[in-house]
Amino acid sequence: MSRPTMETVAERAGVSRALVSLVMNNSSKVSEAKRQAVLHAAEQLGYRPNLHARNLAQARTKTLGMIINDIHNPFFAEVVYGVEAAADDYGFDVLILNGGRDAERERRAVETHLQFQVEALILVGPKLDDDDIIRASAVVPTVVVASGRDNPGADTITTDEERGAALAVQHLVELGHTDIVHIDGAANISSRARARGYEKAMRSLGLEPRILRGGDDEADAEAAIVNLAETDSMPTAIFAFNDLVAAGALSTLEAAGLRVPDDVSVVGYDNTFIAELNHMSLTTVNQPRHQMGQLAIRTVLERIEDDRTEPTRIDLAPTLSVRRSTAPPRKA
Amino acid sequence: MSRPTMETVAERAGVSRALVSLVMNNSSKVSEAKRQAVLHAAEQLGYRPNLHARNLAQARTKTLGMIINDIHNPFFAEVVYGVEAAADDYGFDVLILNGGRDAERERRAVETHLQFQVEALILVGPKLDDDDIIRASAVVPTVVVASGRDNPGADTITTDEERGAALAVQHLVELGHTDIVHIDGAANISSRARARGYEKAMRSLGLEPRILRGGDDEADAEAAIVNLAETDSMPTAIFAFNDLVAAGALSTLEAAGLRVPDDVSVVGYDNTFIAELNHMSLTTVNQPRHQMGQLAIRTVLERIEDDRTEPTRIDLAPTLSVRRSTAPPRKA
DNA sequence: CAATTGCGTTAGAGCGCTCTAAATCTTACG
DNA sequence: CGTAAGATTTAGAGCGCTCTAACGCAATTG
Repeated sequence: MSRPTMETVAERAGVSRALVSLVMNNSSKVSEAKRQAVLHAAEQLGYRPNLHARNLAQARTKTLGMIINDIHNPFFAEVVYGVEAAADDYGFDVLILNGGRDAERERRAVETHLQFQVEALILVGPKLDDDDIIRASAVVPTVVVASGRDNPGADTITTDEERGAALAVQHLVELGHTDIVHIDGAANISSRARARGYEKAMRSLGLEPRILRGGDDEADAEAAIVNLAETDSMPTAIFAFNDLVAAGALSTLEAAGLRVPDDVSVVGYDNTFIAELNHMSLTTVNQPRHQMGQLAIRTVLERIEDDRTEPTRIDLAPTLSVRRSTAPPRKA
Repeated sequence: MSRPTMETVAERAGVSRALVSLVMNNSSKVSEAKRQAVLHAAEQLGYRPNLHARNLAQARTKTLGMIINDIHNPFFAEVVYGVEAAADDYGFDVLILNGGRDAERERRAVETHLQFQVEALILVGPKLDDDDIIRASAVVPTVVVASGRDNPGADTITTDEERGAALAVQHLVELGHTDIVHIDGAANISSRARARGYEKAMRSLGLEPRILRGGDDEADAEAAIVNLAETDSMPTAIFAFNDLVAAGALSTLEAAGLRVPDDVSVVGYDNTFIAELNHMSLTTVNQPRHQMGQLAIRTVLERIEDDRTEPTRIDLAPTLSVRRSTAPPRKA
């Protein structure tokens, strides 16, 4: 009743277990006749190699462990596709564990992956702190994707978020805007870099930056906008921390009777699915997520092969996706 | 340089390997002194049990294999959370593999999971055909989530999609609509059930159904709406196959100068993230995704424990989430 | 024709762990 | 103080696979 093993297949095919192993790893030094016999026996028995046994016997597992900050977030999904595509090329399996936006869960996920003897760890937008990352990368090569900060010990694949923010500002200025407000990401990891990029870009163009506290989702935008509408002055353009905040801005602005982009232009960040929706059509800063995923794999695997020890950092260039939420300011 | 094993820990702690094993599985029959000694040694060495070795030695792996149709789709993410929560309760690890909307990839994912000796397979919205599912469930208990059809050999957790469609119709009729068009999901698996539910509900209320061919995303809505606007007559309400199609309808309607919900009401299906966005605020049919995930685990694990052989099917009740895309029809 | 070569095949050890059965150590009791 | 019962601990086999070294055999060579 239990599953057939190599032994079973070997018997059936009238060969030794070792020979079956060779066939399963399609070694070139097996006669065609025996190969067929083995394959046939395996087929008949519904034989399936036991990965645990293999991984135990071999030094390596050809398996990678990936932890995603939150499967809910489609931003990460694209990275996953990149990772999978590249891992496929190298013949690695990728095990995915969900961090669930919780550092503690991520920590357990790391543990699980390590127990599975993964050959590398790919952390996508991790919540883990430096110590956790140091600890992990002491055990296994680790690469952090989409988290701008420096990750001691680990490789880092990210985009230049300061530059991304600058792109947004530049675009708005080119359209003729001069009064541009930034709603920031509050405590979010990426918030600082984006805000700094915005500020530098504004100043370098001789404009006065205005930063409002936002957050990382829709609701967080509301307070900021209401504040602009009621106590402060409404700018002609808003650069939001991310697409969600931008989406929140959109609806709050409309509720206040302002039209986008006629009265106010809005720019998001991340080029998520939301921005693409026709109904939203959000101009936003795009990160090459797929490529980031691919690079993560290449970087970390190359690290294994060449046993490089120094961590690498790759900063990719963000781009701007212009849609219909931005337009020249209304002529005064 | 290689990782410490039980042997290493045993030596360090001055006990036998078997004792270390007992401690690791926190057996009650270990003296406190030795337990501390072992724990301490393990800590010092950074010992981590090798899951492959354990899984090989034990009959079972305490691991579940989940395959998600598409990580992009936030609909599935919620199911994942339900699955994980329940699996956690039972002390199972869940390995996630991404199907990538491709039957072939899913087939390979099944293979990988089987090689990992998972104790059960959870297929979330699978693309696999009946034969694949039969084959898989012959090897390991399998549960299919969120795919309404009957899955021979496997347990099925789904919602009553006919009823979901009926809820949408009912809501619109209660608002006073009588001219309600359905844009269907074309080849999508769920399309038939939803269309049938719509049709039955309409007829039972004495209304004439009108079904247009749609698809499963935004772009697919456009042709249907344009058709309504140009050649056919525009209804007062539209029930779309899913939220994405509804989103497409929203923007195409607006482009045609029609206002939602003033001129036309729109209902979606799935209660995804999109529907929730303030700017969309889509009335939609909700499926208890989290609960579906939990039930999937319970069902399949209970199947393992009690070695039930007959597959079960659970049909949960959908609910309606009313938002701002629906309103009474404009008085003629 | 004996010796060499090389290909195809196999025996057997070992990967790190669990588990059963047996060994050892305590404790308690007559 | 001897011994049985109980509590701890350990030896050792075995999980299914890979891998090294060695084997048998046919083809090649001097």
